[in-house]
Amino acid sequence: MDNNTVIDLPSIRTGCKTCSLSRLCFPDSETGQEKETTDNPVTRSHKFERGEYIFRVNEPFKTVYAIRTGSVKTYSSLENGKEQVTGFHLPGELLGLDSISTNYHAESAIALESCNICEIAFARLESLSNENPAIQHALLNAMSEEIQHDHQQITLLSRLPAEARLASFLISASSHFHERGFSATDFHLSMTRSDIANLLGLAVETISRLFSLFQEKGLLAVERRHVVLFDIDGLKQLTPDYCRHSRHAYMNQNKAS
Amino acid sequence: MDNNTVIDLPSIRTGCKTCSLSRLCFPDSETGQEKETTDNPVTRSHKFERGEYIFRVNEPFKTVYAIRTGSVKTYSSLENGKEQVTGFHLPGELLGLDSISTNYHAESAIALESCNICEIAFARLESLSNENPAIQHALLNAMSEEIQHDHQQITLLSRLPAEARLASFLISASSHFHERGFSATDFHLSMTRSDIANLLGLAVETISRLFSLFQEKGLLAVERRHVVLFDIDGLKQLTPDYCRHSRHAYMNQNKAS
DNA sequence: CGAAGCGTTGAGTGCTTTCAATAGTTGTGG
DNA sequence: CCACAACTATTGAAAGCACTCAACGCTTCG
Repeated sequence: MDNNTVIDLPSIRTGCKTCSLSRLCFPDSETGQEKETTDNPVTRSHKFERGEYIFRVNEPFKTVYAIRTGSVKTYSSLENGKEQVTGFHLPGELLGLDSISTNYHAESAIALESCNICEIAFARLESLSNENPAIQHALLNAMSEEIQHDHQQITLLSRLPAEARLASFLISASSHFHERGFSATDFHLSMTRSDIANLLGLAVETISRLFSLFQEKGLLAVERRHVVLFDIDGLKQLTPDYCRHSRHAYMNQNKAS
Repeated sequence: MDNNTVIDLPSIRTGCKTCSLSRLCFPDSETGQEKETTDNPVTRSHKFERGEYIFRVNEPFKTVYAIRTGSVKTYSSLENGKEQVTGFHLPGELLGLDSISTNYHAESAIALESCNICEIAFARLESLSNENPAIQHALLNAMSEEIQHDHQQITLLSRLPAEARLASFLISASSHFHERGFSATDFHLSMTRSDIANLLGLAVETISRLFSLFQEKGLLAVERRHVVLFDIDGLKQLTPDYCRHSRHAYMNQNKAS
């Protein structure tokens, strides 16, 4: 609708810089950040406001989405009407790849704030992947990262006590923001306590209590969605057996064999 | 080493039938089950005994493995020396795809019993995928399924009480065996109670207690690794808000667009 | 201004864990 | 072939962590 109107260029550059499919929009660049082709024959950018759905569960899967700016929550719906949050997503991430095998979306994606999101027809992406080994590898790479991330989430849910889960979540958020050029110690959470609790497999009240506890310990200051980390090492010490906090630690190793 | 010696043809046929990459070995077949090419220029079959590693964490990732017969446990190692089981794998499944993004194995895979396992060089698989859209789609499909399965595992760990977790595990095992031509109600678990507990995020003792409880309820009979299900519907009623029990419910929808 | 949603804090309950003891099973070496 | 060790599995008792229930302020928005 109202795409290609006012665009926040610096933010977009950050989003495209970390985008798994930057080769699509910047085919000449090795790192995908030199040119500023805001409109592209392959991808179309679209704006979503807070609360708008990018896609819903059970809709036909035809399009892959890449976040350019903003943040997104993905979740699957359970039979009893409740939902299970599977992740929060930041600029550069791809949405919808889990639905390839069924042709229908396995989860819903909803904007947590104003977002610019690129849309790529999956059929087009598949044929482009066939023509271009680098794009194929980038696609496999993105899915591989998602699997690794999910395995870390499984470990978190299976092994860590509540304290370690929230600490791990905050460290992860911190490094994700840092990777995108924002402050690693002072940031705004775009999701509710309820969403965090859902992702971490805890009750809302537990999240509240832990935030208060962390504040008492002097690890951080928090006021509603605004978080300031004072002692990241202290937080890390709360996650003794959970090593890899950054899911993008090995990104962009696209050597084609 | 001792591959291509004595091969259990019926079992192999089952494994290849459900293999995500059956097109590699049976390129002419739509369903991948007519010919019996036991040795193939693309894949090499290899035998692993119980306790042997197919690969270990941090080893260079160069090969994708397809289970032809037997069962495999995958797990990641934590800093404190403990391990997190991420899954049990049966014939037809692919191992190692989560390691594409780092070029090093993110987890270890160990044979739970005697296994015949096919090895495909990933570089070769990538170039074959580029030449053949159907193979590329099969590869994306397999990874998509893995992500969906992981999301179900996350839901299980995040939301379900112990009773529902074990019930869900048994139902899943049952349908997996059934899909491969074995009994859905009478089967042998190749993993220890400890492995099950680890996968489900519970203590070993809890698994034992639940097996005893299920027996008292008349839902099943269990003697060490041998399980006989009497009341699958009864088990399903223990998992009220956890719908999809089969990860292969939508397999083989390989329409290329 | 009132309603709805979000967030915090307290008290009590309960599910699962940990600790502990026992028995069955497997594998190995004398 | 038996004995011993290591692993696997079961069951009981007690403790603890996180949940549910409940009440209350704060913010947002119509």
